[in-house]
Amino acid sequence: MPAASTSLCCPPAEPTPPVPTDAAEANAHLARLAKALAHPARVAILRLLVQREGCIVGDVVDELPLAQSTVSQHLKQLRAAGLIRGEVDGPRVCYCVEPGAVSLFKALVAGL
Amino acid sequence: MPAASTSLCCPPAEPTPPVPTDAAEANAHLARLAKALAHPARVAILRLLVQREGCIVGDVVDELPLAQSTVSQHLKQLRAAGLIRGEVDGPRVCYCVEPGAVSLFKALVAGL
DNA sequence: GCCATTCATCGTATATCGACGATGAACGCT
DNA sequence: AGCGTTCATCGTCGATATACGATGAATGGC
Repeated sequence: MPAASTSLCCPPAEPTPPVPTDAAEANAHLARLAKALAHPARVAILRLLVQREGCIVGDVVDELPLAQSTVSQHLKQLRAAGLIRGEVDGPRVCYCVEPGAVSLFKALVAGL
Repeated sequence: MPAASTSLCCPPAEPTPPVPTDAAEANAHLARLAKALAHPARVAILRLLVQREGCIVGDVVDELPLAQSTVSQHLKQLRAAGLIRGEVDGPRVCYCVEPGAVSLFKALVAGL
């Protein structure tokens, strides 16, 4: 029987939202972050991780109408974009948002 | 000889940024807009159209290192997402940003 | 040690993306 | 009418995305 644990992890993270430099790189960076959120499931995952500021694991799988492997791939893409971070906690893996990357994304979008 | 015209068009547009309703639809909408900006070229195009608040046509082609047909496809995607609008002006087509869609995108991202 | 649980990865199939050249449609001009 | 310009669309190619089931690696509990 799976237990829905809301273990708190990923404590300090990085309070440093690095700013982009030249225009082309800013475009590329914005495009990369936008691509990571170019799928409803990934938007939902990010929102989940923001809400329960603690981290979740397979709770995400229960929340989405997708197979476990599919969710794992979406998590991988979000992690590759730097939007979330996952660290192993026993048999499970704890994911949480990377606040710096999210705020950088917000800043880039606001700067449009 | 092509002339770089900065004709002003797309005047009033819509001052109405409609707000999303339920969560799933908001996610889908955000994903759709993010997908439209999931490529550096499209980000660059949108920025171009924002800068020269007048509209541009093949000036975009000159600005990007892409073939004319490729740029046309990117414009099509941006238009399908509702981020820009194009209206025919004689032999050329005038594109401009859809301010409502852009601000909706900003609001959705800010609400993450 | 052995087994169940949890998650990632692999392999696969289908669909879409991104790029280009070539073609086609619409318009202005002479 | 005919021509050149401007832009969209078509057809094609390789690469990537999305989804799934099946398999594999790591861990905790018996």
